[in-house]
Amino acid sequence: MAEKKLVEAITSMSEDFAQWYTDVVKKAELIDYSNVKGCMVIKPAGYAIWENIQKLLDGRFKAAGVENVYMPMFIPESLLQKEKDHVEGFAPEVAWVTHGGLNPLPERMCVRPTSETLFCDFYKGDIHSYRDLPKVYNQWCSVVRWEKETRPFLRSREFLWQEGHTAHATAEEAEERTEQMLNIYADFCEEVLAIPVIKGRKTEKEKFAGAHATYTIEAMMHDGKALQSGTSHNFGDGFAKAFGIQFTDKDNQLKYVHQTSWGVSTRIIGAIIMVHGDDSGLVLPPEIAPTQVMIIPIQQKKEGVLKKAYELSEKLGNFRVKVDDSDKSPGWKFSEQEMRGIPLRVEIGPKDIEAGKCIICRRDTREKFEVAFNELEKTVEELLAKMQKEMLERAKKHLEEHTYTALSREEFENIFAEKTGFVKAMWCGESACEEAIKENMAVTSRCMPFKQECLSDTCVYCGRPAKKMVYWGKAY
RNA sequence: CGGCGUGUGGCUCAGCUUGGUAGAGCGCUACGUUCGGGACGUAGAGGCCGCAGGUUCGAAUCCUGUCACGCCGACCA
Repeated sequence: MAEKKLVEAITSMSEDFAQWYTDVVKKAELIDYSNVKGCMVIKPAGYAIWENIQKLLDGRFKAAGVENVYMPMFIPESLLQKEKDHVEGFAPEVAWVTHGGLNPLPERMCVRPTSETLFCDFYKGDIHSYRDLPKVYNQWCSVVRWEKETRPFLRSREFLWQEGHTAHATAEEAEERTEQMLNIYADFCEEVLAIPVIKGRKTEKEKFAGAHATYTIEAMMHDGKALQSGTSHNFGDGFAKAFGIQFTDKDNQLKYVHQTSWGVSTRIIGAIIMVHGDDSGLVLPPEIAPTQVMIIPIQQKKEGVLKKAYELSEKLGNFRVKVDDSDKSPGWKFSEQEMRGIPLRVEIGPKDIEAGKCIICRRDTREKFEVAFNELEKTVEELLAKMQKEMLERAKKHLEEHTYTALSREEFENIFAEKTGFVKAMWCGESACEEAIKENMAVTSRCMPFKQECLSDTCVYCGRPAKKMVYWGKAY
């Protein structure tokens, strides 16, 4: 009875991907819009995902020697201006506080768009000797960037993130930390979020304001567009020189520290949606899903049904499990569970109780299984693991199938004219050439992958000698 | 910040062209029947039509301004 559907459906991906995204975000009840443009209310279903990201990522940080701290949210203007490239990069998008109560402030302060300057100011006073190093600090907080156009999770004016800021005695150690954190992000994406990523270095044009080098993980969304999903920067001693962060080394010489910073934001929730979602809504990888199993009783008012549902819920105590005992119809609950992306559904009704079994349905493939009660725990465990694995495999396949190689300018332009995805191509290393590509083709360099391949000797666009193989694409 | 579009009960929208005192479906509340893919009946509650000016005897409707949201572009995590 498809025509009997009375509830507003989710727009199909193929019809309008942007609208599909917005529909899913709303239907899965991840967020609501607020009264402040670009600032969203993150609802329980959305925040629970973020909490799991925090928990799992923070665990990996701690294992890598990271300590958490908290910095102020205000940055005096004079402090923000200490590093030239940095202030130029961020000045256009900071929000300013000009009054304290009724009185104008002697110096206006911005709401942190990122906290490099605060950490630097702090490190300046806190680091004196090589014995004080390294500093490997991180904070979970929100930052504000006054974006012109906003979209839930992908670009909001206030967003949640973590920002790690480290200080080291040597350039080598800073470089090592920059790579280490990028690898943590990449592993986290693949193992927990089932999102395969391309690891690489940003070009001069695309790197972070004030950084010596920016490393990135780039993920491909279902529509073939790229989403920068995590970054790690090596600052060299640039900030240290701007802020005067010096220490006395073992050789009794005064030296500047070498710094890094790295971050992942709630934007990554947008990636989860756009990599795994389908026309029925969200599909959450089991590892990150706040609820992994939803038990839906059928004819729940019949004697014993709810009791059995709770009993199964208890049996599945090792998983994140819930019983939907609301008085909606089962069909409603099925749709609801699908829109919210809950990995497994257990159906339990009078017929099942009589037969000593229940039905399990997988969210991603919609496969249904009849499972005896005594097999339930084992089957759920297997299915969750299988689903996690297959979601990554599917995403990998999608990434591979939408990654192309271009050897000539004609080929390069034709691919982007006809398809969306990543294109691997050689590049001369000139920013002017990169800008021309962006100007003419609306395509940006995503990264210079660590895994370099030599596809040819000349730049795909200008024909000059090639220096690097680059992933190109359209980005969010 | 530029282009396009949209603001009407909680949601989706109709009404606006041609001004006459606000509608539908869903949702919500109560009761009953239902329950294996968004169930049904009966009864009910709920709206100064985004906001501010203006035109008019009279404005959801016409005019001006403004704000918000969405999409596309430029910029960015």
